[in-house]
Amino acid sequence: MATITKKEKHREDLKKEILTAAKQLLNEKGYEAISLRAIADKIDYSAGTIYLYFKDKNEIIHALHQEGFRQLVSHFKMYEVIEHPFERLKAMGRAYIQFATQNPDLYQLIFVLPEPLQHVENCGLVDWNEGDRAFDILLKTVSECQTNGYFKGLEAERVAFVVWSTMHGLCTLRTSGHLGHVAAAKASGLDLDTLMMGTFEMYVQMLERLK
Amino acid sequence: MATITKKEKHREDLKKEILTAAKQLLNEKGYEAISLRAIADKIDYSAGTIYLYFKDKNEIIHALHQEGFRQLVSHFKMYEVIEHPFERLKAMGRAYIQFATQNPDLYQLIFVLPEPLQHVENCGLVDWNEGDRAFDILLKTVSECQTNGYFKGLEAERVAFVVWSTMHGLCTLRTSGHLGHVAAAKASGLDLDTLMMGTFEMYVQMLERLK
Amino acid sequence: MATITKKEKHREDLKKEILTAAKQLLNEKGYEAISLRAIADKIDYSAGTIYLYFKDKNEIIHALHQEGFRQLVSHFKMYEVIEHPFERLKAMGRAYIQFATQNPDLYQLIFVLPEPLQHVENCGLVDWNEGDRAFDILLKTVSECQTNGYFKGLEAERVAFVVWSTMHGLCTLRTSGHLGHVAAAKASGLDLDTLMMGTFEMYVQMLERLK
Amino acid sequence: MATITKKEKHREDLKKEILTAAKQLLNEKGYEAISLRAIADKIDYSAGTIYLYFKDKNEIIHALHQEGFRQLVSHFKMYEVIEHPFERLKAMGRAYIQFATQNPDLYQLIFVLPEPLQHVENCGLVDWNEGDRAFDILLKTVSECQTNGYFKGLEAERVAFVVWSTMHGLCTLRTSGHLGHVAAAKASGLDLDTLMMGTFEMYVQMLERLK
DNA sequence: AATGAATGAGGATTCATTCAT
DNA sequence: TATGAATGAATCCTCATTCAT
Repeated sequence: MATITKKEKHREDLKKEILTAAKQLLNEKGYEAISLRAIADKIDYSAGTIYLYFKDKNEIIHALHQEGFRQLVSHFKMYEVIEHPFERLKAMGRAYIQFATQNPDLYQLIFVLPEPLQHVENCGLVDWNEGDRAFDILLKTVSECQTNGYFKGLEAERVAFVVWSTMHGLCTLRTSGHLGHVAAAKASGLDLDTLMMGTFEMYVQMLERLK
Repeated sequence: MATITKKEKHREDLKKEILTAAKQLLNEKGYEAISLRAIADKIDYSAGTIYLYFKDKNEIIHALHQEGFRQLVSHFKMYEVIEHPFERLKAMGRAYIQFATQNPDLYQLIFVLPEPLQHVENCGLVDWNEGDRAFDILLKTVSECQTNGYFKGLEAERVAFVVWSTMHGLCTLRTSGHLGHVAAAKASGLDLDTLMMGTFEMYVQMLERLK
Repeated sequence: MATITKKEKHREDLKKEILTAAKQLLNEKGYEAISLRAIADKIDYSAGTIYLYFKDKNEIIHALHQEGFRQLVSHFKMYEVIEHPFERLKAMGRAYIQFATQNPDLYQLIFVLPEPLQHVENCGLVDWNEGDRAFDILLKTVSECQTNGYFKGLEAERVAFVVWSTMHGLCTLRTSGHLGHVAAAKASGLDLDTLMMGTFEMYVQMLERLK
Repeated sequence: MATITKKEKHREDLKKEILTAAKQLLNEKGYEAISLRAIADKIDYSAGTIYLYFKDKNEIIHALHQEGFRQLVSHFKMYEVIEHPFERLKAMGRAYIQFATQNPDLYQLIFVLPEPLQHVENCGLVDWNEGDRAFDILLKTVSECQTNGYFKGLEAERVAFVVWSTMHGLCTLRTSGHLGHVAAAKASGLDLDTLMMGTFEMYVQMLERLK
């Protein structure tokens, strides 16, 4: 590795500080609240300074994007040790929901909002490795499930897509409030997270039956 | 009674023009791009004029919202005649995907973005009847499927939530570009809509096995 | 007198309606709330129609101005019958306060805001007859007081100016909230109108001593 | 400590420039004419720049408000040294008139318009100490007059209110033009300020008689 | 006589970005 | 490297006024 000079050290530190501030804004007040001025206020630097570390506001969003994926994958990785693939699948499902529920705005940033993704494509960036890896982990798990007799006769990749879709749909309907709206008229009495988890558990049952 | 004067005609026309312009902006540049100025530019009127037809920007968004639901439900209704409930479920699934794919931003407006929903809730508006009705149709279909032996031993409401989640997830991952991103690395060769429909068909198979 | 045709009758009626609406807005929401649109809404005519009856918004304000004075004078006139001039002066003082307190925004329109007065001057209008008459009534009363031994050796006109100033000052400090602000720290416990009337009564004593 | 960098200097300068511009607008065209745009035009800066120096339009008004009081009180203070309380009262009366006449719109801002006062109350600001202090000085002077035999048997606080009301009424009728309007028909020949001062002097006589 | 449609200028405020220092 | 000053375009919204019909 190349040695890192003090300057570069500082450079990295400040970049991190900027991103941390941006993340805080995202978590506390949502995507719209991420403004350069707000970031600058948080880190006690001037707004102009940020441009010394990031070309653009886009670049900051992009960095959050990458970091979000990294977080998600690391959230997953700990479950890779679970031996039984279907158990692993279940655990990862719960982890996915947990991640999306605990970081709704970050989740939205990486999986819902079009701007960050467009920026990636406009600039021909390839940071999606992380995103792809997350899917790979899922795909591998599904495949192993099949070796154990699950999802017989179904194409692994498609099963993975279906599973991802369901989880993604459940999470976004939950956090956007749409699930709540419909549920208000129906499964009254249950709090929303209970409803969501109950729905998830039933989904697991459904998948299990496909043995 | 039923006669509409020229003036009323014009009035309705301009309202429609405004909504059409708003929809175009939505489709072309996304929700954020809907500004009264931009609408005014598109329809070659001054910004103030819009206030003669809509009280608020909110009211415009709300109108799009309502229209979106109306379209969706009318899209569904034609399939209600299908006698066999599972066949009906399949048809409705395809219709849902079609709707979401053909009107991605309208779909986003009604099912993804939180603002319009919040506005509905803040103002105590009740246009969501349409939204709830869509879910009711789904729920009823699921129930009838159960009468025919499908989804044995599973609670209808939760099955409906799962189905909705999967469809919603599939559609939003597709239109936001995230599905495409992952697929690019994988099921290459297939165009995205083919992939999505294939995935959907496999989902149908999965559901069918739960008999 | 010239006969008044139906048309002219209608014309007068509508003018009155417009002014009534304007007055209502003034009373209910203050000077700023007087907008042509709001007036038009109230009288169920279009905004443009108002321009058939008044050249300007200014002209409407001006009419309110005149009417305000007329009201004030008529409020006074009833006390002209009181024989004893000092008693009459007291009664008129109370009436003045009552008028200003009960119609704070109208009072402001005629005695505080500069726009209406400027309009009068800009256009060389002479509607101030009414205003002058109000002062004349006061002046005459002061003169008669002097005949009865009050305000000995003081010039009547100046006494009248002083009395008017005190009444005007008391009323405006009261309705603008400034009296309240200062009183809050001082004569606590008393409600403001009681304080104002008490102050007035003491002022009467002061004047009486000048015999 | 006491050193002020160039930048701070500039900062203070621009703040002053902004306030000066606001004051000019106030003087030339009245309170309503104070708009950020107009200020920006006057100082040859963009509208947004103002927000670097003041949080709000309210804050600008508030600053004018404070400055007005500061001026008024400092205008008073110099007369506190006058030993004889009634002489002091007279001097302060003249000073009050002078202040109100020379800064009519500033006077209006602090003592006539309700908005600035409301803003103070809404925000729980305490700049009114100055305003209260001004009244306290008056009250104290009246009390001391009583010790010297003036205003016998009258409650000091009410006398102070009466005196304030008279001065306030005189000043506002003068600067709003209403005094002039009435005087035009009467004490013709006299210029307005002479009339006003003459009236004031007579008021002093009146008060003196209350010994 | 009356209207409804339309406008243009104006209001406060926010924000990403640039640039001289 | 860092800044603070500044901008200009953008946001929604309101209002007095005009004019063809």
